[in-house]
Amino acid sequence: MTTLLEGLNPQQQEAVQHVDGPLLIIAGPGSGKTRVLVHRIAYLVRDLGVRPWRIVAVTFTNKAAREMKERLERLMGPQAHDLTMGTFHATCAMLLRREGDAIGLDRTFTIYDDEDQQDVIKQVMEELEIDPKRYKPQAILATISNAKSQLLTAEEYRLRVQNYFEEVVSRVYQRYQELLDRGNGVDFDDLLLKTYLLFHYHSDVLERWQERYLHVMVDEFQDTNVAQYAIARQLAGKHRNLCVVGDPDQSIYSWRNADIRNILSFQRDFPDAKTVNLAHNYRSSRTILEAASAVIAANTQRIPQHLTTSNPQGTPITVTEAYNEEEEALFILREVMRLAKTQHHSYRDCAVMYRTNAQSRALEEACAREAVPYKLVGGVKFYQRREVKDVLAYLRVISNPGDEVSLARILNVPPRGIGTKTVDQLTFMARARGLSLYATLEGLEQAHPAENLPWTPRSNKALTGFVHLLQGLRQESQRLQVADLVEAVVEQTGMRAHLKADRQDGEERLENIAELKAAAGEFNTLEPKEGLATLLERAALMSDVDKLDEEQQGITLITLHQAKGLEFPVVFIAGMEEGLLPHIRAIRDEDPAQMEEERRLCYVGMTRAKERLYLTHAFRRGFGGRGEPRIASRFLSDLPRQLIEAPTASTPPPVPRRRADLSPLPEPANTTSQKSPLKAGDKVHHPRFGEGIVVRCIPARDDHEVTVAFGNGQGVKRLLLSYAPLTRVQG
DNA sequence: AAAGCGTTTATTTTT
DNA sequence: TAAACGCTTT
Repeated sequence: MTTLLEGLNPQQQEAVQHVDGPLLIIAGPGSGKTRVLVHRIAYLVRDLGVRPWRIVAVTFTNKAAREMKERLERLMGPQAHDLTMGTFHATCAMLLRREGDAIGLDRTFTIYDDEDQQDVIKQVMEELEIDPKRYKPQAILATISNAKSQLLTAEEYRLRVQNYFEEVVSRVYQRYQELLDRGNGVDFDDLLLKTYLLFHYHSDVLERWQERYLHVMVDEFQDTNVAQYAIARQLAGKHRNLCVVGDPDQSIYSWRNADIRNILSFQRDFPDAKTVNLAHNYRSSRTILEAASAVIAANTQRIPQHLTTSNPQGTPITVTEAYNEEEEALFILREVMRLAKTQHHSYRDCAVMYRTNAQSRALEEACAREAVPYKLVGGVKFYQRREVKDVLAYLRVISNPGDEVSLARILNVPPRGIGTKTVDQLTFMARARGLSLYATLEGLEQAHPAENLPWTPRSNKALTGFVHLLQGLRQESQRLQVADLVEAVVEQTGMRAHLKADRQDGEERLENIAELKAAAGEFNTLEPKEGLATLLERAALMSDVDKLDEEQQGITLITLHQAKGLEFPVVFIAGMEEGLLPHIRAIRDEDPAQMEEERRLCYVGMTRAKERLYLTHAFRRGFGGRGEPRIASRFLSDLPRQLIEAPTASTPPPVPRRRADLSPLPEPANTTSQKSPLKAGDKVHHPRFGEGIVVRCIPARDDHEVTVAFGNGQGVKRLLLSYAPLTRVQG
């Protein structure tokens, strides 16, 4: 039997072997943190005889949990399945399904996503006659979410109201929670808050779970919020074996109420905690690590960390300016193709990271044009697509008829003649009778035909038809496998027919539904009821990174946030510009804390790279209307000069290839000097703007700025000669 | 009731 | 820019 300590450095070994009492592991990027966690668990089980079901490990994504389990399975066999492993949200969902009735939560509870929450908030605001223009539903929701993340219930929040806005929030929070509770629904924050409350008010339940979990581990601790840390403390309350792993420099989720102070709190709450510092990097080249360290070093609110590596120096970092986002994308793809051809890299080695999802578009389009396969992480999330959500809403109502958000969503989907007026009447009727919407609907069947109904007989027929539909489906859900239930929903509700009739994108939507059905198929082995519940939970808690498939060929397009925890041989960070990274918001708010988080985000991105790192920015970026001139990111100026490859012009198309690395000093002269500069009066052609006349051409930096008056109402544009695809035409 | 139109308005990151 | 909203028309 191989020892589990083999191949670990002294600090890593220390972390693995410290199993008695609290432990704080500060783990720099690429320091083998996952390895330590995996070996620590295996050590507990294999060498110390701890039963796997007595260990809980909380990860940041489901993917991380899955991968860790797979690695553990290799080390300790099938008993790895008995470990409790998942995100805080998934773990809490599990706890609440099992123990929820102690706090009045039925096990069929529905998990509301962001969109559902917004719906409820809007509904509440309408009811309370709060002007959504004056108080943005989003802002209110964010405030409620923040309160919940700090374990403040509606009642507790009410007592702390400081100003009028909070007063408004308080009222909305109160009613919002009433609606959720009544419909047996929970939002993301409730998964945490309610778990905390469950343990807080039911010591018998807490004691059972405290007793069970001998060891509690929390990964990505720097990105946990107050509620999550509180739950971890509750679970570890008996045996006090709480191990948290984190890196303050990689804390990038404060906007999601993550509280970096948790690390300080931990040291306060567990003064006897041992601290292990993992500062040796096994991932990145020396160049990449030095560059990243230089960027993060500019943060003032941090404890200086010195990271080391024994990796080779590697290749210099490439910093490139492109004319606009299209050419930025093109440059990246040309580079990817070049690496694939000449540097034994495959597409799946490469990732392009960016600050905002909107940036993926130019990249996607370029991939399509250049025929480079790609894997897009995020964007419009699969489970959030309208048609998918519609089917899911049916499934939710089938599983939990109290789910009024979903019920309201599907009442008239596909259109069946139940309009807003009828819905309003129905809601009113339900409230008057003190019944749920579903119960009210069911009541219509027995209604005497002579009874005075507030709508037309036609509407009534539509409503009773709808109830019958739901009743039928609920019946069938008892015996159908989940995938077949999806099929039944799509068929019987008329969604299929409706989508088929849609010539615009009906086909694509049907494909999405087919994909949902395939996803449901995974749970066909379960009991119908169980399978349905599992599918719904998966749909609510599945993130996009979770689906990222390393094996699949293609480059990865991903936001910097989602890239946390991943690594790639080749990384491009696109949009290294003021206003994007750092984001405009951090600049505008003049909040140093926000700016430091932007810098950490940049650091996280850079440290994902193993061998090659490219930082690109555009001279202009099409953001609303025409492209605005852009300034290179301040983070670029923190890069040590000697780590950057001397800039060469990249002018696609045609692409003047970087000279081979034979000559150590690329000539300072760039392509521009080879082109004969244009002069005023020349007729030129631009692939997008068409024909134009050069107004002037002046040297700018080591380039030429050409001013061209284009025809066709395109106007006068200033272009950089080395980037703009201008061709001279005779005339 | 539903589709179509024009206007507005806000632009991050996501379990 | 494009999405989302609110208004009008059919």
